[in-house]
Amino acid sequence: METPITPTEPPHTFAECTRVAVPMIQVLGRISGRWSLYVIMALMRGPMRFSELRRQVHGVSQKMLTQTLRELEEDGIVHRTVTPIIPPRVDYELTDMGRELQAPLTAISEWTERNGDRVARARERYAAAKGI
Amino acid sequence: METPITPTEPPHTFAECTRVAVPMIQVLGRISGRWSLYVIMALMRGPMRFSELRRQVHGVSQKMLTQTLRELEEDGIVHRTVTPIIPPRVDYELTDMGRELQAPLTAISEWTERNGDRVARARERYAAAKGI
DNA sequence: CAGGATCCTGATTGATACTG
DNA sequence: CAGTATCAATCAGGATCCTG
Repeated sequence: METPITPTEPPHTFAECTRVAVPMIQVLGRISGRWSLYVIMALMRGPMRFSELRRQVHGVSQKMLTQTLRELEEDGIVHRTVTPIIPPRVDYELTDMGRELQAPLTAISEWTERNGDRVARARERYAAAKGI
Repeated sequence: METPITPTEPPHTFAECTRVAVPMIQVLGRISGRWSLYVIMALMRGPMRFSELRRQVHGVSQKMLTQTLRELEEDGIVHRTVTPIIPPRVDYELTDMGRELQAPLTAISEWTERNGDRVARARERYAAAKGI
């Protein structure tokens, strides 16, 4: 019998191909928080201070940036360095693990590049069909 | 000058590596909707009827399953076939584009497999440090 | 069987003000 | 500068009832 797919009770198979989908869900959840991916992408350019990060990631509120960074730090994707001077200085950088995200993110990016047009056309068709 | 990263105004670079991040965000947004990934994973096993899908994806409400399927259909990831009989029969299956998601999802899955433990340990450390 | 329409609630997010 | 704290608004998700 096939393992049912559930978000609450861990192990289940991922097609006929891979396993580990629950942590995967959690990872995706983190990655795709409203701002996480943007922060990660910004940090892939190199280490950055809070204020610089805030300038890079347009539209993020200081509250959400802080929160996002805390979550990424909690997961060991981002490293936070506090220099206790006045005024305070805090630097952020990706950890090794964080940098390793580049491969999977690139894979998604490639899928997007290959299929972006098709998605757009699918949406148009859908909208048109709905209009009829 | 570097292109700033923004969720509302499209083009910006993805590290020194790839481009196209805005559709990527949208894709991730879709993929990581609470249920989307589970539905996709279920459908990677093969075509399925609504009721079967609902059994496979534990805990999903009928409303959310419907909504998720509509979104995936709108993006051209899932194909919907209605057989107008009584009682109605509706089949769902991945499109080619949907099946191609396997590669990127596998990449994330692999990252998770390599780093799941590290994430767990990072969280423990973070919790411990916060406790002090 | 498949899904539309409502109502309702808790979680997310944003704006604002304050601080070491 | 880099936050924390608070309040208000928005929204996604679930429960329930209904129908071709």
